Amino acid sequence: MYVKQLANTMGVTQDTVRHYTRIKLLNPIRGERNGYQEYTAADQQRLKFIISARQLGFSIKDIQKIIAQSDQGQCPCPLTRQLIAKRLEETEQHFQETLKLRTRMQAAVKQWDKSPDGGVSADICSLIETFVDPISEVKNTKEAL
Amino acid sequence: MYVKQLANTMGVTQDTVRHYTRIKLLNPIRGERNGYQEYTAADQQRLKFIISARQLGFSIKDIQKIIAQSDQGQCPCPLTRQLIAKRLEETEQHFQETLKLRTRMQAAVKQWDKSPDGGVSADICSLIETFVDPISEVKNTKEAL
DNA sequence: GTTGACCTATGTGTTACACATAGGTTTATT
DNA sequence: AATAAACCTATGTGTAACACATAGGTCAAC
Repeated sequence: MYVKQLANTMGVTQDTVRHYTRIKLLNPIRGERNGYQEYTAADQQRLKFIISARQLGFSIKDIQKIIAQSDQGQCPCPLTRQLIAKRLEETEQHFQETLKLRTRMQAAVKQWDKSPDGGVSADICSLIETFVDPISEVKNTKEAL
Repeated sequence: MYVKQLANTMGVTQDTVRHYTRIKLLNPIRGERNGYQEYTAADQQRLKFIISARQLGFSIKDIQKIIAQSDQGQCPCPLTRQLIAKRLEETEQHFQETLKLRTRMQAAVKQWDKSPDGGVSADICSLIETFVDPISEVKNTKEAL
């Protein structure tokens, strides 16, 4: 099985398969005839696993560690539990930050809908320079009381 | 003003200042005496602008375009409005994806809390391999009806 | 002039691939 | 067999926004 077929079968790009191959997550065999990478059923199963793990938020390094343990005959489940706990925390953080950013951007758009374009003043862009974040405003106001 | 002072004053790292300098967003002068970058008040103002824009979700390339227009004597506000609309869309997308990921990860943790570690079977990691996403399950179930 | 503390510039690393390039393989055609 | 067209591959480089590591220069004190 060459890269294209594996990629198509598993619903990923050829670049993804090649990437995993480069970092040794997949271990195809070099065809002697033409130098092409030949993927086995084992590679396919492993790729399936990688895709599942990626969808659960594991990084590629996480996956490498998990596979390494499994390859050494150890049950990687405890490691998996530990890793996902960490990743979940990070995702929670990331989620909160994205939420804040979205709110801030929405506030800017709303604020700017009522503002005219700034002339050619000393500012670079008056919209951006005069924007005040309602959230941090509230916070500062509260703190000032 | 050298890099450290500017960075400290503006609350960013020296690496950030250097990065902006490398990509010509800041344009300090090489001190003849020692080859150090010397930042002016104009650099400081520009850095302030960059920080504000970054907090609003603009990419560095966006900022480069905005500044370029401003430097050419044009009001960049229309461009700014256009750019933030696009970025807001992206952020919305990103937000939804992060939300989904978080939900999926939480579901996994919950599911795994009730599952034992898999033995050393044919699987790589039974936890991951047996995880079923409640969301896509619901979807598939609905579609199957 | 020399030590030590502090500062700087610059090259490389990071994440998870996507893209571009160059060239080999296979099938069809002449 | 030669050649062309279509298709496939490997590999190097690019991406975003910096962080980190290295190597070495500067400054004040002794």
